[in-house]
Amino acid sequence: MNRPVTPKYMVVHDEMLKRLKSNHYSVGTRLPSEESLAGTFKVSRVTIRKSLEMLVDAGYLASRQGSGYHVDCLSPQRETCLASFTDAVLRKGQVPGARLIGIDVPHPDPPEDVAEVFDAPVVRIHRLRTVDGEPEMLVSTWVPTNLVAGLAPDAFPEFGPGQSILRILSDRFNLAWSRACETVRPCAAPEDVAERLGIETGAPILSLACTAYDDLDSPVFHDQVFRATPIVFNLSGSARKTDPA
Amino acid sequence: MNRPVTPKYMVVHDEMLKRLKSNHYSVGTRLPSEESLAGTFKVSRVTIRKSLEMLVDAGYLASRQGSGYHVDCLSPQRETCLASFTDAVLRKGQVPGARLIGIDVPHPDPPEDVAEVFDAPVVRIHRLRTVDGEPEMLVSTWVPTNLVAGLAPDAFPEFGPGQSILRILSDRFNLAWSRACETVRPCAAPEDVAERLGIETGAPILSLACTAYDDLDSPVFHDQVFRATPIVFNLSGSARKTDPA
DNA sequence: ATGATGAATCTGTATCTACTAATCACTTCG
DNA sequence: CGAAGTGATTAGTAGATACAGATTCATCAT
Repeated sequence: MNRPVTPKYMVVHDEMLKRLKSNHYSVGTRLPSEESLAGTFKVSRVTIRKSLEMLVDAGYLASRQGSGYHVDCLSPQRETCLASFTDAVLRKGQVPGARLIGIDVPHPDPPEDVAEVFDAPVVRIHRLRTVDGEPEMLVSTWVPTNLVAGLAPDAFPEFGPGQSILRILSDRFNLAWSRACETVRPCAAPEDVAERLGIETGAPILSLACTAYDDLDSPVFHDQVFRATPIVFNLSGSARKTDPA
Repeated sequence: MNRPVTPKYMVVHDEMLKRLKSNHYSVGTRLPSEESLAGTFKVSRVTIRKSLEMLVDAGYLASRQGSGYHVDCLSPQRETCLASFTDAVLRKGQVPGARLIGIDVPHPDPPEDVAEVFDAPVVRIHRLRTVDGEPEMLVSTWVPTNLVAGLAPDAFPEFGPGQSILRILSDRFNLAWSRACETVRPCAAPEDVAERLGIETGAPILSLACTAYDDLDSPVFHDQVFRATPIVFNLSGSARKTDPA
């Protein structure tokens, strides 16, 4: 009868994240102290710490001994396939778009590298992502057919926050991943890709392939992306001198 | 008089990491339980947990409730500029090399994007990294001259583990970074680069630029890399369904 | 005004404790 | 022999507590 109980630290984490995103605390300001938050959430300081540490790790907060927690960044930047393109564009103050090129349910003949990953029949969602209306990248998302029963074009709005494929897979189809492997390789733009991106055929572009797996190491989805524009990563590492692994 | 005291959890973390790397525990095996480790290290279970959680986050260990901690991977893969190329190649069972092309102390005329980053005069270390003797990538490392006093070519062995630039900067010059920003862009191989990499001029390749900063946000070093081969990332994320940020 | 002092505040580290929930190995019974 | 059940082991969550170390700020003396 009991649903899986959400741990308290997760409840606090989610609530704090919601507050951050809704500007309850704005960038640069100081958060209430751990003690104080412990009081308002009616949990121990240990629990509050765990929640805040998660937000620090994720890049939202920064903490300094003696000073407190400060809001660092509302949307920490991690421009991998698994970070939402939609969110990344929105936080630059630009308008993301997603033109649906086609959905194949199931796709009759997936390319070899996709077929290698999935045993089962797969669906392909083919979209052109835009920034301020300009084409930015061409994305093919492959998902096992049985994981996205009832998939239809109307699941893919061309505008608004709902266009994020990650959000769609997560909210609509309950898909969760725990591990992923992403490959970035250089390539010359094939004619059809170049045309869609509005660049010259043969121009150097990036080709990204990303496969995400669930807890049991079953592939959940595979993304294939062509883009001409650079990818930016922000890395934070322990400032320790040892272990350059 | 007191040196900064290393916290216990860090001592345990380092010791466990050393044991992992030296094959004291081998891949796939189970670690002693938290309780047991707490006993051997003479610390509380909470402290042990903190250390092990760090190793889990870093990708070395995996834990399952009721089952224990298992050794997952001896060198979690993160092929960014800030991960050691040397280590990455070594763990694939191949032989990394580093042919020193030149050192300019100081470099008379750094390109604009480098000059933008650093106020002070900079050194350039120009190297060709190889795998099993074959050229793999062309690297220019830029460091402020004052941070690497006494830099000489003999600091850069062409073979062996000491060739890692990260290790050299860290061990020899005590350089530490806490934050970095890396950009990956597609480009067509210029003639001189193509020649060194043994590919055709104009072939699509990857151009990486990476700047690392210290605690005070001062730039510590800047890497510029040309490579024709793909980059692979392994990403692990909370398998939660929410927050596709 | 300015600088030094010290108290208050706040995070960092560490321990002990208690209970829950998943897993595993062993025993028992059909 | 095999399956079900049971108890021991182990990580996960959560709390109370204590003290150390960094920061901030008000206060006081110069």
